Amino acid sequence: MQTEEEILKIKKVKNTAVRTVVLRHLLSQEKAQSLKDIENALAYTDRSSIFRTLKTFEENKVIHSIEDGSGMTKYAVCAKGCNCDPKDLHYHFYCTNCDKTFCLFDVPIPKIQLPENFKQQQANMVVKGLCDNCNK
Amino acid sequence: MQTEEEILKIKKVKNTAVRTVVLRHLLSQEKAQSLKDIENALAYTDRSSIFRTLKTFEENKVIHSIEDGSGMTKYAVCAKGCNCDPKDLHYHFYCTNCDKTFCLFDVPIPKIQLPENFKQQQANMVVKGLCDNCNK
DNA sequence: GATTTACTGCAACTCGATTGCAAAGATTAC
DNA sequence: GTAATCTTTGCAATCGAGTTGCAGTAAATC
Ligand SMILES: [Mn+2]
Ligand SMILES: [Mn+2]
Ligand SMILES: [Zn+2]
Ligand SMILES: [Zn+2]
Repeated sequence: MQTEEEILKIKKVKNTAVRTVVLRHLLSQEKAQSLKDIENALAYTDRSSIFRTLKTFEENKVIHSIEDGSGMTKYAVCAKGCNCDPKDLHYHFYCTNCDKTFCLFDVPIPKIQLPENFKQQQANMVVKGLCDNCNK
Repeated sequence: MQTEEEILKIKKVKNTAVRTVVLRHLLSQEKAQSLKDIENALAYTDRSSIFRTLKTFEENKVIHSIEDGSGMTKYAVCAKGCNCDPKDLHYHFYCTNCDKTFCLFDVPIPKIQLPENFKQQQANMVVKGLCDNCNK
């Protein structure tokens, strides 16, 4: 596992106090985090600073965002070497019981045969159901 | 193509003036519609009535909703025989240029191999890029 | 050290979604 | 048919995630 400093250096994002603590929080979580999640976890960091940090991270491929339909965009740290282009994309799983959203890094997304002349740039693939912990 | 009345009868949803006009509008569009889209198209129908109509339609599988990441949930009429279970799902395509969202009824979603003990109930699969009209 | 640029915190604001409530309409019970 | 009951509708108010303006602070550059 890389440190926050290493990741930011590789992605050419200047290291600041807020950025370090936001990235550290994201790295420490097994599930994708919403702005609200991060705000709650970092009691003394302002929401808009976290918001702008997330935008910066996303623009620089430090993290990727997930629209899981919960009403809040979730964020997760990109895998090492990820460029967020179609070949790097992966499914996400949203548990309808416990509200956790996971990156399914191990399940590849197949190449999707689009209609004539459509061009894929990105994708947001969310499977919804029960996670292992809730499916009992 | 079935009429609004036929669809509502099949799906056991009582026919009302608002429901007929909302469903008619959805049927007339090639792209998925947001609440705002519908509100704009139906100048004399109240937003909250449309909103509740969409909820009723979705509960009764008259329509399905799409979270395309545009910030507004989109709605499209279900295909004949659709039960909105995993086998009936299809990809959606969101054009990042013209903001249109399409149902890709003809492209099947493969069965996704989830981690041990995860259970799929639903899915929201959005491919983003340029539609045929914008990819020139 | 002065100047310029980037980051942060606070408050205000936007806008899609949602709800409470009372009036209007439809259905059912007498 | 009329009264009682349930459903739908319209309006206004509210919620909450996301976003922005601005001024103060910190960092980088000259
Ligand atoms: Mn992910
Ligand atoms: Mn669809
Ligand atoms: Zn769960
Ligand atoms: Zn387009």
